[in-house]
Amino acid sequence: METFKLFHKDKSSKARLTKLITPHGEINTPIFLPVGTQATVKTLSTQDLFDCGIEMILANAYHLYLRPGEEIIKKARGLHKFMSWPKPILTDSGGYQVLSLSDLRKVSDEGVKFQSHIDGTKYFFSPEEVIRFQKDVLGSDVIMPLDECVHYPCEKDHARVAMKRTLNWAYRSKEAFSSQPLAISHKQLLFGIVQGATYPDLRKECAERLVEIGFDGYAVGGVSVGEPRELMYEVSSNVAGLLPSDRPRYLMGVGNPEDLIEAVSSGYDIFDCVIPTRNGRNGTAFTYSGRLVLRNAKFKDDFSPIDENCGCFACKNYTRAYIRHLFNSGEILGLRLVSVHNIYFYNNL
RNA sequence: GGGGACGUAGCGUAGCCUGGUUUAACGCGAUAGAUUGUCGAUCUAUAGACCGCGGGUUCAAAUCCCGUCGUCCCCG
Repeated sequence: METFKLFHKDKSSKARLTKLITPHGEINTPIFLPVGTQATVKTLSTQDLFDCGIEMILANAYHLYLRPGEEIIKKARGLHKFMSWPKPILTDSGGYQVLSLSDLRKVSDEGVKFQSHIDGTKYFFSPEEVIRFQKDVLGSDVIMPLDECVHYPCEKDHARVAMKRTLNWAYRSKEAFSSQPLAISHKQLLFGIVQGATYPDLRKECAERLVEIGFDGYAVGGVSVGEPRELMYEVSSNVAGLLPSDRPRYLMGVGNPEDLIEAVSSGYDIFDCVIPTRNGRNGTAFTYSGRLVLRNAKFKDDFSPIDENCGCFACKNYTRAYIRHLFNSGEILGLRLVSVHNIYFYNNL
């Protein structure tokens, strides 16, 4: 069964329009996935997401493995039912947490030994276990294998080891994915993740080997981890050129509105990023004429909406002055309204 | 009528006893930035007090002394 259709290519850039078919429906790309790490896009309900036009979200296997854990999600009959989200879900493996929670873990070729950031309990993640959890327990539409993501800057030797390990894990993930029975009638998708830090030869080797193994889509990880913006553009643009055009391309963890435009022009189709929701909770709104830090005093008596031309729930009903007041008072509605606006903006973009 | 405590940025306090590295410190608040596979988090800056007021002692006073105003408490 074909899970991907490329139906239009831009003439002046590498941008394209595609369709991805998942167990919970088709999505059109380019697409932005709001981040719902712990089975919730923070502050937003399923209905809020529908109202923003969201077709797919991201959740995180590592976080959900720790809490609420396998048993509860199984009883709920999968992540979609548990969180009442009927559309596609992509789950991240926890590879990024290997990086972001690095003082609690030890990485080896076998997998990752780590302590829960919640209660200190010791766990071991193997690539196989991570696939099983996403495929059979969560019932993810798009599954990401365990990978090893490194910080910038990173010595080449270290970057090479992490890349080789990511490849090894990718191979084992594919094996595990293919040998286990399908949990859902439609085909769940498994993506490969290109690592290799900022080294073109490492990135190239990783991409080529992943393509040999064969995945339903290809992600580029290990970007926006502290490197200068221009370098991120260079790396991601180069890697996009190494990936097959008949598969979706996913740039993980990116980014700002400008980053997305740049990446779409380079041929990427799928994105996720905490920026719209995180900044939403911190009072920063995105508009086509720039960012607004709604906490700023200049908005205290500005009774216009965040963006006059925006059709989101927040802009249709509330003013900048009111939202500033909410932030100023620590009221939770503010977090939600700006999150709604930013998600709507990103989806529109 | 008698006795006592306290007045230091918008708010809450430290420093006073034992005067001098104090350009008066800290927390909250304010103002402005950061935030890229999550963060109701955190970080970074900036502004803001001539130490209630007046006088005195001293080379030197937020600090010691006198007076005064204000706030609070206790006794009658």
